[in-house]
Amino acid sequence: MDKTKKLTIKDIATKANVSTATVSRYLNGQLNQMSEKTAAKLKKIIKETAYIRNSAAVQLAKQKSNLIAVIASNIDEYFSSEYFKGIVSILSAQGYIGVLFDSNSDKIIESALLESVYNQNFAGLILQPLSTDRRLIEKFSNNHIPVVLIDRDIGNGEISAVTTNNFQVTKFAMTSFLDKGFKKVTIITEPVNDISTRVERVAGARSVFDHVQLIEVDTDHLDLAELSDKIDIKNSKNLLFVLKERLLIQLIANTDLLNETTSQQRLTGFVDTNIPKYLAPKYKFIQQSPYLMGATAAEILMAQFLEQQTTDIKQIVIPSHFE
Amino acid sequence: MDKTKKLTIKDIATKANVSTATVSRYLNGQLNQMSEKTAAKLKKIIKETAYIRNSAAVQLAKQKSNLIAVIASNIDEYFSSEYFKGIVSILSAQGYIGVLFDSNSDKIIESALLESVYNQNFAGLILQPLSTDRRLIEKFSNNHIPVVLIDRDIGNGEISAVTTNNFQVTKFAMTSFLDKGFKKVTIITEPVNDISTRVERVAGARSVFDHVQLIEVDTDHLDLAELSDKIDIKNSKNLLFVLKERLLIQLIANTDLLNETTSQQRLTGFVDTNIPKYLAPKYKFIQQSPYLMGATAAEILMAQFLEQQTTDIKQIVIPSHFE
DNA sequence: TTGTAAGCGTTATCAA
DNA sequence: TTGATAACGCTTACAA
Repeated sequence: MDKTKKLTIKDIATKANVSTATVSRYLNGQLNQMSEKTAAKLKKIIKETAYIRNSAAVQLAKQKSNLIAVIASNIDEYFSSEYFKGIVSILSAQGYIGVLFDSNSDKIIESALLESVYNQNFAGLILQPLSTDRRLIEKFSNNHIPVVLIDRDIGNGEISAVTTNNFQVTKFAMTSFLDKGFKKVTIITEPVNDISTRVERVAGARSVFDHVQLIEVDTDHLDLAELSDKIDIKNSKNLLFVLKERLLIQLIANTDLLNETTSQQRLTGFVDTNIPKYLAPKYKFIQQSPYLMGATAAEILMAQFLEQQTTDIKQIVIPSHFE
Repeated sequence: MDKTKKLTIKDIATKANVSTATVSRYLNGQLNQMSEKTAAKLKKIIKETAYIRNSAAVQLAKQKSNLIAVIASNIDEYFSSEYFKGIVSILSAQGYIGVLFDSNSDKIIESALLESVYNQNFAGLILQPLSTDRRLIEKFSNNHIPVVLIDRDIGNGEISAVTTNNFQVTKFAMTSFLDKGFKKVTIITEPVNDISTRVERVAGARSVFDHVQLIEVDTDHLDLAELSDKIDIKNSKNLLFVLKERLLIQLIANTDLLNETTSQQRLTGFVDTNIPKYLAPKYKFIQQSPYLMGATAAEILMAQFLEQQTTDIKQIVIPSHFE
């Protein structure tokens, strides 16, 4: 039971009285290139001995790896695990395996990860970017390693990307509130910096409301008292628009907005789970489709493998819904 | 800029006018085995050419992979991403990379993943088990691939495992409620089956309360009305003990327990995030330490690599806290 | 301090 | 339908 020596293709060949070439052919499914008898014999022996190939040797000989790196900006977000699931669902069907890395919302870590991933000879990269610096990413493209961005874009359309319709869906949601009589919107978000999702959402709100207040906070060190001071909470025509689910939940839990006598919704935002719906069943939020975004990104990546060329850039938008 | 040919160690050797062995030594940090001059020259050339080694070839030559598989029972749980972070923090410091897989709460998927991971020649496995079937896992041990279980144990102490003190912490928490006058506890959980964490938590409650009611539900299809019917909600001496955070949040959001006139806490459970604390700041919950559990599991795995032997089994308990 | 060369386990070309 | 064998890119005795 406890074989101390690892079996190789040579051992199998010997046992079966064939050459290693034949075993290799069997392993690669070229069954039409051998007699049924040989195939049956190999099948039996391989099963009995529980032989498994050495994937490093396969990679070396075939000159290709089956590892795809996925770098999330922060895996604490439910959004990340969900799109990762989508990615894996596509990759594994094609024999590739997805490896998840976490930038932990830190550009320095992101750089280090990109560097390290690059050095590890991954076959491809799916990146939810933090930095807008394209230089590190170009290193991949220059070496014919396909890259697909997810969630956020960084500019010039030179890299394939799967994003959502941040501007439009925000505009749509904001318009519905404008129609209900709201006069002003207060956006609560982590620092916008130049992160495309946030920039577009703010722009979406500005395209509807003349009066937009922007409050940037740190989710992990949220000072609710300080925040309340900044918000014109008395004004029932002031909508609160929260760009991050975790922040939204904190606000739902800590304000009286839900229990107001006026039954009108005064709080909305982008959500990834159904927790906000548990807390406020009648409210409408902007719901994204991370799983689908992940699957789409993986499909684009797979396509780039087939087409040899890294030159076929695709920009796909997976719509979010206000409901 | 766009090298069409991949550089090899040979190219570097040629450029530097040394042998491939010397380049290899440089790459492996054996700087004391060469002149400073040679080292400097190589450093320069490698930097200029942006050479990277072929990791498949390294693995083949060194006869070891640097990939560790991590199989989570369900990556939707915040618990998983947190312990995965802990694992990665230890692994990457040692040059290993962690690969996350998701059983998606499905034993069939888990089997398939174990099989597939086994076939991919991973160097080690960290598993949050769903099934208690040890046969698939023994395949790894028999091939000298170290395995460490996390969160849940499956029995006979033959496999290293990092768990938490489910029984004790539950007993401690239940006792504090007993002392406050509660007479009965209703446990709400996903089906207990033979999942060790759940079994131990139920046992912990039974060790304190004579009257224990067990309600098994499906988080994704929770019928609140049906659930309410089963609970003796009128009885203010009936404690609700929820074993899963997502369930707990749903209950907090959908019952009036929080807003009762009696200011006594009647609801508690196991939590992984601080969301429940947002919702009920004065309540005490049982808080686990997934990050630490992950890091510990990874450390045990690393230790097993060094000790050659897979025989040194460790069982570590990372305590949870009621606070 | 450096070089030579024999592996590592597979694949794939060419010949039989 | 099969087999021999040269790659694949790197590591590591062993020699020098």
